[in-house]
Amino acid sequence: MKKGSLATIRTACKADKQAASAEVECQNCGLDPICSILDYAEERSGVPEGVLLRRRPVSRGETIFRKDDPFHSLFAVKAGSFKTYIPRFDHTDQVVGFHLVGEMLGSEGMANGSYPYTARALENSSVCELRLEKLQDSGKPIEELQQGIIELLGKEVAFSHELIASMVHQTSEQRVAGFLSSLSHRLHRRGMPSQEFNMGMSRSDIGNFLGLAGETVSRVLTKFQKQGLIRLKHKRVTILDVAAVQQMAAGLD
Amino acid sequence: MKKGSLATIRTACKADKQAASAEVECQNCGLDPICSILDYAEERSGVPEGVLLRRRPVSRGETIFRKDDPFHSLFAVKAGSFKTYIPRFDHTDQVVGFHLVGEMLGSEGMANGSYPYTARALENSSVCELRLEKLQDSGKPIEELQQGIIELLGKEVAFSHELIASMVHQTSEQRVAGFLSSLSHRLHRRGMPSQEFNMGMSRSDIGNFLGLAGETVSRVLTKFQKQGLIRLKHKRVTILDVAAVQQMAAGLD
DNA sequence: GAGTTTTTTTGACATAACTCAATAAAACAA
DNA sequence: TTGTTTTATTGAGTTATGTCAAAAAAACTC
Repeated sequence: MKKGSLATIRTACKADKQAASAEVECQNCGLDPICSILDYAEERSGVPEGVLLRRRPVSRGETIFRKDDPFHSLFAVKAGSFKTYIPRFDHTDQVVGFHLVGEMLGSEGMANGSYPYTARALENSSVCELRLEKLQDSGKPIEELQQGIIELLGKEVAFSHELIASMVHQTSEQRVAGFLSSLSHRLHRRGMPSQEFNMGMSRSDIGNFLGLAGETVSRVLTKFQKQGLIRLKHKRVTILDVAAVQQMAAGLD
Repeated sequence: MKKGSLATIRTACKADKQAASAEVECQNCGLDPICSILDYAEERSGVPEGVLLRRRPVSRGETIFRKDDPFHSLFAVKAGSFKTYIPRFDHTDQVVGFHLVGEMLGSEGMANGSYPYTARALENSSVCELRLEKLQDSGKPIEELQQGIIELLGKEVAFSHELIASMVHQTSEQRVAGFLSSLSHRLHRRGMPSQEFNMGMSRSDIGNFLGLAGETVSRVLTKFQKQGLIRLKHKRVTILDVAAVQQMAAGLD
């Protein structure tokens, strides 16, 4: 895989003192397929280095885009984590997802031309920003890039369907077990520690996302701990019995 | 908008005696943006007419593709309706969606290379099939088509997120009201009657989709009828108070 | 580090929705 | 049509999860 002018950016920022946790390696990042294409595209499009792809830290509580902002960039979480949510008229936000290290953010904005939700850092984090509007301005053939985006979106759709499918029918225990499994699996995929990790989000964020009361999430986690499935220390979780948690998520318990 | 060699196909089959209900007009069909591109592409790619796009009737109960079949085509529902579901090991299918007249089917298969669910006709229906593999074989530049697909997928993602957002927190009444609203809205968008229409799916299909027991769906529908919001006759619904149903779906009741 | 604010845990109680079951109505087949 | 099968309705009783509230623990702030 050819690496072009972005190589410097892609390896910079190794140790950002503000970032709460370790960074994901580029080769483990969900945006890497697109980055690689961009490396190539940038090299020959004459766009100045760093315009298409930019690294930057994001402090806890900061937003990188808000619902209805015009679409301009794709983001990848390099360190830390984000929640995405839809603010509602009655001030009860609806959490629609969590984005961990190595995961993309903002792809849904491409279709409508504006972001369909707000993205807020759950802890001190850092992101890569891909300014796609600039790329399109450059007028270069972007077929390969489009194919990459199609695949990303397709995966997103498949994931959403699975989420709906499972969510709607599962008990609170299955949902929480599934949530833990999902976090663990996603961290593992990005080469991060996946048995013991930090849950940056609050109990009520989790509950909001899973369609449960925060109190219920708390109760279920406590129960899991009593059953010896997990160990809890504040926001830090250790999954003691991975198989059991997965089984429970699948409804096989 | 230029119309090419497919024009004959696109206007054929006006009256299919097997189809249960009226056909959607091409200009109201969700696939039309892509069809238009194909009209153009087919004309100059030398692919024989009818290879990329094919009309055909589908009888009630028939499937047009099954979970894990290799992806080959996008479909559009021209008449009738379909349900999509994921068969599960314990034979309890999970309904993931309903596809009405004018709506696309199968786009999620593009990313992984195989369909992530089974699609089955709820009534005697007809579909347009777009054989995308053929198009890719033809080796022609497909940038425009890709852009169209990106937009379709993006909309799908946005829709899924909304669905998750709403579904997880709503009461049974809100969900059923939302379901009715959604059917009505989608039919309207395709230029079909949207105040009185047929619900091809069973109560338990609806329940399965909404995460409710079929009995609950039945009870809620009965209640809505008693409140004068709708009139029910078997599978045929008349929405008497559109505003009230929408309000209830939004949780404003 | 002390004080303030936010988050989490835990308990008691209320209730929406599920399950099981029986009847009624439609749909289908001969 | 008649009989058979599937689907829908309705009732009774159970339970999982929500709500409200209070105490405990963490997380910030100065």
